Amino acid sequence: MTDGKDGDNALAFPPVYERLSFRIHKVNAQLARLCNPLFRQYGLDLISSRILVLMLELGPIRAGALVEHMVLPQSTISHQIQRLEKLGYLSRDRRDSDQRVVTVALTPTGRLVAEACEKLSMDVYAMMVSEMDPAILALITTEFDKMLSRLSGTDNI
Amino acid sequence: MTDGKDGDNALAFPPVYERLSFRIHKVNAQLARLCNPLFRQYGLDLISSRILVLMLELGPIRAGALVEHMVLPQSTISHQIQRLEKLGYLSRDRRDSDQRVVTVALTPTGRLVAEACEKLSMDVYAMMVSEMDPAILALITTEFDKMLSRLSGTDNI
DNA sequence: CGCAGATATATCGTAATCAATATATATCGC
DNA sequence: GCGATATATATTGATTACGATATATCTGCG
Repeated sequence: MTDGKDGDNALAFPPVYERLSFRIHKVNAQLARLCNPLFRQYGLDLISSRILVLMLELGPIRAGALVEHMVLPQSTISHQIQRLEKLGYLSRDRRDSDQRVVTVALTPTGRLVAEACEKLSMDVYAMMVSEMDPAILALITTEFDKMLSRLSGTDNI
Repeated sequence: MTDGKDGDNALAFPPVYERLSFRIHKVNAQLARLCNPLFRQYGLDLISSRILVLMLELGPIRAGALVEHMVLPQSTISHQIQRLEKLGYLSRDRRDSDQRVVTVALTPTGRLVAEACEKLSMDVYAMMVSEMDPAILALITTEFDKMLSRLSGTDNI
């Protein structure tokens, strides 16, 4: 108890560096370390590239929907949209039926960039999940959905 | 079919929002959304609290070792250390045997804060992995180690 | 209709992040 | 021992993230 070494461990959970939450952080951070240099040629990073690729697959989308998909603060998404617009990768439109709502859509250039990012990210993803049993990958993916809903279900602890 | 490069398995991987890498991002972001408000009372967030808790469990540690553990840029860790020192949570010492090396250690206050953060994070962790079969949790944890080493093994693609 | 509250996004101020570079110290080759 | 290179951390400048708040629009209720 006096030192942080192995000692008596009355804790129900393993130390941080062994917890899944910490490993999630590490894998995510390593993904950013690998991907950010790849995307920088387009003025992007891992996060902004994901927004583009998401739009490539989901089509025109409300700004608020992007907030939900990305699980990032609304102000952060608003800034991301501004930057991507400034880069010429997407366009903003106020919805006629509700002037509060902003819908963003890829520009032709944005689509090209998104496709390039998609390819790059798939290379990294392939490296990540290569050698992994597809059944296990599916299992993990399912479990992550459950984790996310458990964490999101109650907005407090 | 439209391009010969990928041939018939052009969509060998699912769309971003279904990929494990994206779900990792979402769970991590949701963890930050939940934890940041909890740690703010100590002037911390999810990342800085993890550094403290890590030090609680690993004891005094080199700055460079923190970089490896956290998988964050060296300059980011350097700044984190500065901030945590300014908050009075840790102290810096140049190692006698090698004056380049900085070793950081928790102060008594830092230890208390780290213990408080440990408790808070465990509550969130419990919510995250509750209802998950321990065997599955162990399996996923193992797979994450493998993923990390695959992503770290080669420094480029 | 008109106003209170709700909703969607934008902006603001502060602080953190990142990549690049600088500084300081150590180690190796000769 | 001495210069060249390597290693460990700090600093710098620009960008980005975050939380709080503001703005604009809509909805419901009297």
